[in-house]
Amino acid sequence: MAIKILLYDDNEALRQSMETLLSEEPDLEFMAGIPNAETVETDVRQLEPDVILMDIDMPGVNGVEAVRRIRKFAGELPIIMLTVFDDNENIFRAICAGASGYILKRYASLEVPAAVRNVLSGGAPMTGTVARKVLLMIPPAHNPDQEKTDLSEKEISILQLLVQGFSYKMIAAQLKISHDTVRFYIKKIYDKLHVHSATEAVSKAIKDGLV
Amino acid sequence: MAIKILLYDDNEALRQSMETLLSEEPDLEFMAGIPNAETVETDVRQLEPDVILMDIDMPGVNGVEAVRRIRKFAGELPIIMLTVFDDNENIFRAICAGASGYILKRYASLEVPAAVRNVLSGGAPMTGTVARKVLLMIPPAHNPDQEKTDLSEKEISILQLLVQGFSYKMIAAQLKISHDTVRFYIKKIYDKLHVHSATEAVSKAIKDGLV
DNA sequence: CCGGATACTACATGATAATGTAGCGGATAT
DNA sequence: ATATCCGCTACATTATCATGTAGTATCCGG
Repeated sequence: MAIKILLYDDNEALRQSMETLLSEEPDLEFMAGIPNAETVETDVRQLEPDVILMDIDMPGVNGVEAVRRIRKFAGELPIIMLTVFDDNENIFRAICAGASGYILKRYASLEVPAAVRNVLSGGAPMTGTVARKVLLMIPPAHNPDQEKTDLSEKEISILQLLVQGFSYKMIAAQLKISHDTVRFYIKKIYDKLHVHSATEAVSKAIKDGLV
Repeated sequence: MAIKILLYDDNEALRQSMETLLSEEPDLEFMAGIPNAETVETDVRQLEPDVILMDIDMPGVNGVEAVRRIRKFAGELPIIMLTVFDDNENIFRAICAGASGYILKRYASLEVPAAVRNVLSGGAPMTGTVARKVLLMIPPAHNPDQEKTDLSEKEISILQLLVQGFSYKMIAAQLKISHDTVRFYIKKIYDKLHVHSATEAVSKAIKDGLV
């Protein structure tokens, strides 16, 4: 049974060329090309595609928002972005919304058929330059830390509560230890983290991934 | 001129099979297969490969560490990880270290030649399942927030200082405003963020990407 | 059995934070 | 022009925090 593909794009010419492209692949079936994502929920529920190709720049509901809506009721349905935008901002938003792949239109005819098959086998098809940018999105925050601030188990649990905004009193009640013991541990935490206030400790804890 | 490829892998059989594989590609040249990364700096400087294929599990210096070392003097040199590990931990570390691609060994014979060409054209070749995991690494923090906690410019600058562990006094001095004005703004920030302490505010600010 | 390391509790003190109320000047609008 | 809002300042009160010093109990190895 052929792979059923649903396309969202406001460009008439592109919809037609994608239909032509996909009709040449015997294992792929072009279901429909829809020019806007206003009714994306009902579209998808009725048509039940195997893969969705999604443009970003569309009037009304844009492609990223459409992905977000689909993800609310179809968490696993593969959605491949198909767009001219290759800036970090759009790539990042699309991925955060839940896109499963990202192909640039100028490589569409070359890459889309393979991308559709790839995404169904558990992959995440991306045009080369996009993939490169995605890799660069990974480390920016997590790169410069030194990792080895070893806090004891108890210290970490206290730090976690602190991060959640608990006062010393509340922490003491929660952990069933004395108010002063909380102070004692927090002092040790400050020493190990080289900070002198709760806000600094929380900041460091989150940024260094200690919680 | 053929693309010169340098391989690091402690497995003799794999080195040979990669040599065989690459020798069948006229545009690719297998330079050498090195069983450990102890001398990676001098190796790379002397051999000047166009692309490096890097195993992770090697005695002595592991592949991730080797990538880190190479990145110190060759920031752009393409390095493709070639490993059996497909766990998030290894993938994440490799990417943070500066890997340009990530191929699983069981798909090596299929994917390596294309991956080499791809990486040189600015791509980031990854085995499908790896790419999928990379996408999932992107959103975890930035996903669930609603983005619309609109703080004024001044409120944000105060919040930033608060995150850095500044006291009210220090913020007042830094921004050249009154101590009480700082209080005034922080109160407003608390209202908008629905919190009642500095630690909560800092936590929310970082997690919601307000700073 | 002792000295010491650990884990926890206790008390004290000065500083800082949290929250409320209120006054003032400038900008806006009606 | 006057009422109102906004940015900023001010003062007051109570709670909470940061830090230091010190005491108790338990466990461990010598």
